[in-house]
Amino acid sequence: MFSTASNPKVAIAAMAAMKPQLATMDELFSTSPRETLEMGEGLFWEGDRAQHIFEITEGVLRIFKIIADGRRVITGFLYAGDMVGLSLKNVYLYSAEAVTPVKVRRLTRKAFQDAIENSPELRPQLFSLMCDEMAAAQDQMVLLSRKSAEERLCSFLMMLGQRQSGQTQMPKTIQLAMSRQDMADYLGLTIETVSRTVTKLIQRGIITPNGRHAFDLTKPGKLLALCGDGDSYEDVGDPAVKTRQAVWPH
Amino acid sequence: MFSTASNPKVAIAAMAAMKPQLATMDELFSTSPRETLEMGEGLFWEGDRAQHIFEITEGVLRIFKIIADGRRVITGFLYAGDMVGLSLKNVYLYSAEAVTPVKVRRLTRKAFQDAIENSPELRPQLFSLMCDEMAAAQDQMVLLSRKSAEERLCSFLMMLGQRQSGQTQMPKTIQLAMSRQDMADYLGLTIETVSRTVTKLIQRGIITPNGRHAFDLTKPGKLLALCGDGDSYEDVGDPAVKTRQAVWPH
DNA sequence: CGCGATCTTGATATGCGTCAACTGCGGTGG
DNA sequence: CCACCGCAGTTGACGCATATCAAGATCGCG
Repeated sequence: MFSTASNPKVAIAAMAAMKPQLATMDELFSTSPRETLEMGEGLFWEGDRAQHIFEITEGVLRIFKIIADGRRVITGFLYAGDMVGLSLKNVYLYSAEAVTPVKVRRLTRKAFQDAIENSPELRPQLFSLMCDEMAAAQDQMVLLSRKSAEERLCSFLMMLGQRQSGQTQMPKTIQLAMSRQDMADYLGLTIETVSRTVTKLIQRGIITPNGRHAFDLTKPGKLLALCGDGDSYEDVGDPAVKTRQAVWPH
Repeated sequence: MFSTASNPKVAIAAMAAMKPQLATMDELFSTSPRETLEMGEGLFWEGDRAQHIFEITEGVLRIFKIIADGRRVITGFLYAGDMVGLSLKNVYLYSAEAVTPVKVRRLTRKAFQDAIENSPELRPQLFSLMCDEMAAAQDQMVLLSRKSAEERLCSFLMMLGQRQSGQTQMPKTIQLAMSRQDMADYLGLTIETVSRTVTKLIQRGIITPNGRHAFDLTKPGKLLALCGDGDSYEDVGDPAVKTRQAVWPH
């Protein structure tokens, strides 16, 4: 249902019809000035009046909640092309901070709403983004619910790898934009457990450190097998791994 | 942004304009026959070709994924008025089964898509539902990431209570439609831990069993305090805490 | 009344959290 | 240019919450 945002047919159809309407989310934000955030700077806070929608054009953002005793739960990382601030509440339901230097463009909620309502091209794209976000949230629930520390970390590295390679094969180097503490808060672990688990993967030769914030993938097949995403025939796992790649091109 | 699904103004405006278009999701499905599912029966499975969208008119559905070693993660429970099957993938990303006897109505994806595209009344309602689902998913991530067994169970009971009372005050009895195993798979615990934690709450007089699948709320205030959702008067942080309460009408 | 399914309770194991010390790197100032 | 400082990350020792394994207990149903 609904064409996906990445489907080029959407844009082509719009051009053919010579519509003056906006055809991509990026165009929608194109009239807004870019704003920059320094590393660690906040974009908005949970509970703030939600007046704007933001499009990230560069960098990495973390969105998180703080609970009772002050602990932080990072519910997601957002990258160039993602939007943040979508909600129908009058306040933001989470906080957003720059992990790296970030560039964003903003639109008022009203302007955004009007554009969406008036553009049959944009609506499916928004729907698509929301569905992807929902699917990611469910995968994260599986991770937090049942995966071991090792499975969590491997899943996370795979996710980063896939993002960096743009859906093609795994890159040979994975860049980590975030700190160990960020990883811990995203994976539902402590910083110590993340550190120990990384060390174990290195000792097993599955990844090799490449500076403090990057790893080389020395055994990508093993990494995938350790994700705990099933279809594994237990210890063996290599042919099964291929199957999954075919079935879930994600 | 966008009126919420529960905002009566939407329907009133539509009537005033005498539009022939569908004004509520329920009307959208009203031409489809009701289908019934027995307790435990499946509606669709993860990986099935996703051909339909379903509206639940009665009963409770669980949606879940099965991972590697056969363990099950329930990512949500759905109730009358909810829709299930929304996605832009060609296959369902999770399975759906009846927890209680369930009645549903179905629409093909195409019919649903067309209706949404043609109805300015329906679109904000769909958007609203998706936003609520996203907010619930994030709350669940917080629960799974950082809450103790007791906090998880109390949060779950509060959620059930709020649903049953229709956003008003807590009801004095909470009905559990699901088994302990379902609760465990939803809360990221084992059935034994759920059972023990329930027993502890009973012994502390916070809840009182009322049959095997219902509890009376003897100390609703205590239950709320044990959710771990902050706003606790704990030891420190009082000014900050008050601020947060004001900001989160939740 | 008895059988199976669901739930509870108990004993033990373990993975991860906690607390604490240490390491190494990068920046800063003398 | 080097010495120092501070922070991010690592490593180690230990404890605890929850999982696991194993009996019972209770409920519903034939």
